[in-house]
Amino acid sequence: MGTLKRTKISDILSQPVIGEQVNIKGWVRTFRSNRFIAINDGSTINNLQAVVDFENFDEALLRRINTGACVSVIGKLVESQGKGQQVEVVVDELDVIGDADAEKYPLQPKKHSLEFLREKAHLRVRTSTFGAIYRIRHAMIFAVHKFFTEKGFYNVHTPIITGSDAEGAGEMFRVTTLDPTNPPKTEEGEVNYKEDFFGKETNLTVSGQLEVETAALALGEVYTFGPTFRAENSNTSRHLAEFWMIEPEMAFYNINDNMDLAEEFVKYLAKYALENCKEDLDFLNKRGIDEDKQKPQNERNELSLLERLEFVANNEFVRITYTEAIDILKNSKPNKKKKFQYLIEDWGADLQSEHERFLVEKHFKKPVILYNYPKNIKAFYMRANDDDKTVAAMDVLFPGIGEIIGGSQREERYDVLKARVDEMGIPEEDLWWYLELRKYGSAPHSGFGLGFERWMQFVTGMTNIRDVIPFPRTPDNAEF
RNA sequence: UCCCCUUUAGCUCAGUUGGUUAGAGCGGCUGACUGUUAAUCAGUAGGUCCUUGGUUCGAGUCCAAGAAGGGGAGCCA
Repeated sequence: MGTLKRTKISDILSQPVIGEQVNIKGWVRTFRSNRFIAINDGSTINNLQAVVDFENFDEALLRRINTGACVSVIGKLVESQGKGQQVEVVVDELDVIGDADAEKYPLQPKKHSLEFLREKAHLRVRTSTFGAIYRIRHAMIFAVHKFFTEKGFYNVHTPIITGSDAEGAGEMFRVTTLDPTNPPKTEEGEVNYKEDFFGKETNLTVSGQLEVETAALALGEVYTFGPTFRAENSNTSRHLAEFWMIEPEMAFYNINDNMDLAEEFVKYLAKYALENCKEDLDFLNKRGIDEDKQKPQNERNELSLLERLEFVANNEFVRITYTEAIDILKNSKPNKKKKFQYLIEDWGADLQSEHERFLVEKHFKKPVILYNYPKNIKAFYMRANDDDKTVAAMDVLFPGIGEIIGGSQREERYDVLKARVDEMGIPEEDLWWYLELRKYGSAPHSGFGLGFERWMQFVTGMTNIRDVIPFPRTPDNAEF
């Protein structure tokens, strides 16, 4: 093997130097006609074709060029005589770095079902679809930090292990070092968490919001971007037990400023993807169109993936209050014809998926921000409006995904928040520090949470959230 | 957690009213092929029909329970 330094395929394809001697290393996608090796190294969705003259190579070596094998080739970059690619490498040296037994390697040069690939999560990243998803995921992570950095926000790491049970966003995973078969007991016979690692009950976080509020009331504009855990027994295409959430929190923002930021943020991400992930998005766009062709007319997307991204990047979101939404829904055809499973009758009802979908997908046909919800269906920390019936909450609803962002202006008035905490029976000893923020130099502030994987669903067009995170954690599944 | 659907070769699927030896395409293997693009052509191997129990002379097919996967709902991001 020569000593030539390895070049990434993306570099070769973006600035090809015809006649140059190159070394590429990657994984074999197919070996056609005993002559053409399609190699992918993950740097781009595109393969580089290596051309071998089989008379110059040992037959035993060529037999090891199987789909999935890792190879290194050295050769001259030339213009391709074939139609499918601009350039290719005429191979002088060929090495198999890692064999892949063709009889056992599960990925074949053909379309596999997403369900099958989920069971092969350690290998699915070697497919075009998942390679594209991983690369876009990285681009979106970067764009999140870029957006907030450009706006002067500070990233804050909030704790993953939390001692507060009051976040109120769902069931939590317990964190303990106690022996589950023989835990220490109190005199009353209950598990004695005073003897646990932290000297109290602890859980994995369900939200960094409460902690990040402390930073907002000092640094001004901050955000968290971290793992989040929900022990809900949710079995849907848009829920994970472990997911990543982006939670900006801003001092001196009211609910309108908050909605402005949320809209600007997702538009920025959509634009960033369109500008920086073109090849991967083109592939997923085509994939989506092919998928749609398999579906009945009424289940097809009206817009392609790229059109949906363009649409979000370039169109104003609709903003209506909960009350206005109820009026629209009450007078809607499906409500009058009793097509909704849950009919809208009175103000105050929580909106169901079917209602959100109607507003987003049928009535407005664009992203919708609903705000000013009834206070009794929302969390304790949301700021009470003057009408005494609603709170300054807002949800951003997206077609096909539903709620992608949930946020609110926070209650900054100590007395009002204290009364609300008491009213809802939340143990104050867990929240003393959160209440103290309102005692000392309190300020109006707002924030929201964006489910990163839900956003990834929108950007990639993947309909199951388990396909936009490398190793999904869901009820009854923590493989890998 | 609830409702619905699915489970047959490595993968994607077909399998008639319950009937004798369970099929196809792709993939694998063997061979051919020096401009292929999920290469192509010829040949070939490959099955706990998800599991358990039941009905029946006879079950891939019917019934019951369970498991796994998918879709929808709730909860939410």
